Amino acid sequence: MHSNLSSARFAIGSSPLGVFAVVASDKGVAAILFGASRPDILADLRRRFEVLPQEDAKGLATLLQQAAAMITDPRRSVALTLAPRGTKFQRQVWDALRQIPPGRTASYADVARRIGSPRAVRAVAQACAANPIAIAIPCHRVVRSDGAAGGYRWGAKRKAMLLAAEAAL
DNA sequence: TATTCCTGTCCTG
DNA sequence: CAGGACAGGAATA
Repeated sequence: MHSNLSSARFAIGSSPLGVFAVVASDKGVAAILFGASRPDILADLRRRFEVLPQEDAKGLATLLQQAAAMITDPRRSVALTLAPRGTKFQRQVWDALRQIPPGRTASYADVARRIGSPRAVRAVAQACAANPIAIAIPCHRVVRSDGAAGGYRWGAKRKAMLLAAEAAL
């Protein structure tokens, strides 16, 4: 991961799932990240981007609000232009994830089949873990074939909360 | 139940 | 460059 556009900006907000950041370039949303605290998020941004994006709370206020709305109610999907950086394989996986509607789940094996690599189940899990845009690329909707929730980059607790919120109709 | 193999990417030595 | 780890899972014994 090495998104590195000089135009990248970020803003930090809070949600029921904790502090989060949105990062956007002129090409769209580059990242939505959770963290334990503001410093924790800044450290994550430094790790992910060669050049730390500039903070722009005012310019990204609308986007921040949209992201917060999606986190609060994942069933409400906001149309955002996404610009995640990743390998071809990773983008294939992420595109497949975006086809899983709110309230539904798919197994890692389902996703592997969908992208035409039915045996790449483990690689799919790895690509999910590398997803830089939480919520908007719904990696939390990918669960294990045996019914277990599977892991989550930002903690099993957040995954469980998201799935519970989406299941409640 | 435990082993083995599969897959793509990243990290470490 | 080699080997291990990883948010998994099917096949095999």
